[in-house]
Amino acid sequence: MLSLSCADPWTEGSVGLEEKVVTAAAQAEERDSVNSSISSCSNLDDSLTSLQWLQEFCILGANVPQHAHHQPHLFGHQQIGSDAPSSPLAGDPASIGMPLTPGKPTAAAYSRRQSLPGIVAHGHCPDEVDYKTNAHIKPPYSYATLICMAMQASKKSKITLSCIYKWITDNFCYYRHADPTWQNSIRHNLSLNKCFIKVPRQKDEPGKGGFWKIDPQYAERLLSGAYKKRRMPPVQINPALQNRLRLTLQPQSTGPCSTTGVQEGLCIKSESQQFLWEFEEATGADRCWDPHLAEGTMLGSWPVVRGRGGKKRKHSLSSKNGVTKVPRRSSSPLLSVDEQKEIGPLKGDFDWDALLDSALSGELSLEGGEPLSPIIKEEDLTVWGTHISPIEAPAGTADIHMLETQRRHGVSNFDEETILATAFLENPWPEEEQGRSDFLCSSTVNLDQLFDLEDSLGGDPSTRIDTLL
DNA sequence: AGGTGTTTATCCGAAA
DNA sequence: TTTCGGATAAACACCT
Repeated sequence: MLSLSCADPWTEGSVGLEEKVVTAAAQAEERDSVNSSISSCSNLDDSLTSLQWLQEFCILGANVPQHAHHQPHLFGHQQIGSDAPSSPLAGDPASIGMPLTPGKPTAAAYSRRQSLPGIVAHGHCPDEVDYKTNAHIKPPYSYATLICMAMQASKKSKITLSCIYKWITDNFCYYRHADPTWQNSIRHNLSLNKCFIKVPRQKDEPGKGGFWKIDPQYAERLLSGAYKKRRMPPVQINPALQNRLRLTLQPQSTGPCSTTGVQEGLCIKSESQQFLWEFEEATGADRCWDPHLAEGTMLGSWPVVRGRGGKKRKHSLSSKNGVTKVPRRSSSPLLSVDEQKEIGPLKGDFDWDALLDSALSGELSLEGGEPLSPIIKEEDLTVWGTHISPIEAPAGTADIHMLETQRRHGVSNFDEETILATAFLENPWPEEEQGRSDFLCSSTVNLDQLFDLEDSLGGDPSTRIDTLL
């Protein structure tokens, strides 16, 4: 989220924007060097520029740069070998006093709203979860999303299956400990999902298997709108906030990108964002994931075996029969020498430049430089039954910005997973924000309803211009 | 042998 | 209630 891209709203509280920008600027130098080094690693044809949208979209996420500062290894600073494929558990808290057989992945368990006991009470959300070190919680991303994330992180036109494995295991501790059957699911997804196409390995190219990339034609299909949407769950917005929203979302100009500085900033990246959202729609990413669901697994226990999955045709290797299966480490052993080389860029880097530019250009504030946060600070917000306290408002403003962006581009159904992925990609491991991200748990709002609300409050529908299609 | 890729089958939850 | 999509499981073939 641009409005928060240069500072951490949780930790900085009322720190002025200028100060935040300075912080971001201080990181720019390091960032630039990182980007250049990573770019130099990418020799392959970059014809799959369609992946660029994913990178660009990433800047949309929430609170970031500070985390990038503290976790520079992720998505950009991590170098080949530095992630210790030979010692994948090094520094991995999950490896200490943790069972190595966490059970089978149960992503769906986290993406099913109905199985979220106690989540609201605790108010945790994925933004609080350090997926890189927390082996307890399965990332709430669909396999397709994970694959795309890996592809995006690689910044290459094509990547190998092992690279996808590597990226996932490097960035999601859960998969380092989980039953390796998730890899089967990855392969299954690649083969089955039409969005992914296989690029055969050249005769002179060593290594196993081929490469994978996103089907370019898929993008065309997206642009034609030939994708399905799912209905989003209802949202409850505090009437007090409605009044605020009416003021906030009130169009100040007829042009989609000619309003406030904040809105301008949002428009800059709108196309790539829209593309990703549409991609998520078409890939069927789990847009119904409820951030609260993660909380159910944050209570300290491994995901409950759902008894899901196909009927066993053969003896199962799972622990259902009481036999624990030592998970295989899916790091370096999966990679050939050349693939190890490919892995480097998989750590990825993100468009901090654009991020910073947005900040420096004053897009992070409303007209007059007034931070948007006070607009909501005084009010309460209830989303999905979760109360959002005023102290959490700063992040809420970020989401309001995002919502506004969505509104401007005619995105009626907000893809929650995309939001989460966005937040993750930008702020993958917000360790320092533990306990302060409650708002994000409740920030996924049904845009249709939100905008309907706006309409009912007098908002100008003419601003709902789809600038992309 | 083990990784890769494809295919089939099934279950489950959410959306329609 | 039906449909759909994601996840899981497994069999099988191919390749290195």
